[in-house]
Amino acid sequence: MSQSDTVQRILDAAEVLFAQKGFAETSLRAITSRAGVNLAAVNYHFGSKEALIQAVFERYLTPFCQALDAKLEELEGETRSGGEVPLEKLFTVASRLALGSHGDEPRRAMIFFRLSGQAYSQPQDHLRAWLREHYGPVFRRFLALLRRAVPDVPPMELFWRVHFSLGAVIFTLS
Amino acid sequence: MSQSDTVQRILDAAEVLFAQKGFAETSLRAITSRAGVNLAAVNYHFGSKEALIQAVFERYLTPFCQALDAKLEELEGETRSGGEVPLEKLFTVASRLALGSHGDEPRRAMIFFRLSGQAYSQPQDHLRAWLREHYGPVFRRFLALLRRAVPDVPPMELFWRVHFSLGAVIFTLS
DNA sequence: TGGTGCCTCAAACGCTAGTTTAAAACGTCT
DNA sequence: AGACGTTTTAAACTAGCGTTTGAGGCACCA
Repeated sequence: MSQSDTVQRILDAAEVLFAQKGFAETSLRAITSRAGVNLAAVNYHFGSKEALIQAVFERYLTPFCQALDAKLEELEGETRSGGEVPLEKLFTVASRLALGSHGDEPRRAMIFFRLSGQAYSQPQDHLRAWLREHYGPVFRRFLALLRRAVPDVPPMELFWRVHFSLGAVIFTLS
Repeated sequence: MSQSDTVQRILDAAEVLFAQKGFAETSLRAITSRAGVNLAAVNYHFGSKEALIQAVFERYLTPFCQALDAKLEELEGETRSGGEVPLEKLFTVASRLALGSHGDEPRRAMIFFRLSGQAYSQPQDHLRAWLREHYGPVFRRFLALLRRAVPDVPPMELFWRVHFSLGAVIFTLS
């Protein structure tokens, strides 16, 4: 059994269980038991439970954000020459990347949306800070493009609209 | 200090803390410390932590559902004579009762919405079963009236619309 | 073959959780 | 005043948590 095998199996098990029952309610023993690995493997490979939570998000978010960033770069280039920012294209790109940028079925995406819901309802402050630090720039870049796409909508209202829509999606998948 | 005083203070503290941090992450010691009562008081007055969670919901939901049931009874009476079911009235009644049926400020309602979000994202199965058992009938009664109010919308789509709207509200208040 | 580095394993650690216990305090009746 | 049911209290108990430990296994190179 290679090293990455154990790591991947822990991540797979943790992803599902965290999404199902939340972070605090999921014990490392439940995760390692489901993954078929030893209890100490988590602390050996990840260091702590907090680090495991971050790693679960990282495995999903890093490829997604890299792909999104590249696409946004591309769109911004077209914008500078053309001058127009297509709104619908923004959402098409984002949702397609979110659903299928992992070569995986969209089932992973659903699990991850539930995870996001957990992260939202349970204020794990270490996780929030870590997410903002690592993925904040891409998020702000997307928001800036969005703001330019609908310049007639006040920023505040735009924020609330996005918030409501995201909330409905995440809540529904939970 | 009368008995009900201790009980109420525990309920007040639990309500806030549960809404802030979730059920599993809130310890009885945190609750009793905030309420200024002894740790054992929870198990003495409520029996267990699960029962305390139910009691928190009960204190809010019972007056609300009784008032809602009475209003629905009244509306159904008008309907039988007139024949028409006003849709907007349904929502006005429900939201007004939810926000102010406790003689309290709407702050309580906001706390309770956050509580509902916690109950949704953290599948405490005992709580879900208990909620359905105790407050299911009123909820179904409301849904039946709603269905008759918009007979042209298929029941499935109606369900999803309500689901999305509720989700957006609860998510936003969390 | 012997040694070296990475990984696994069972066991234990310290800590915090919910719950229980038995004694003390309180209020209320006769 | 004294007895009784109710409530409060401090302390203990058991269980489960995340984490650490040290011995052991396994592949690889000299």
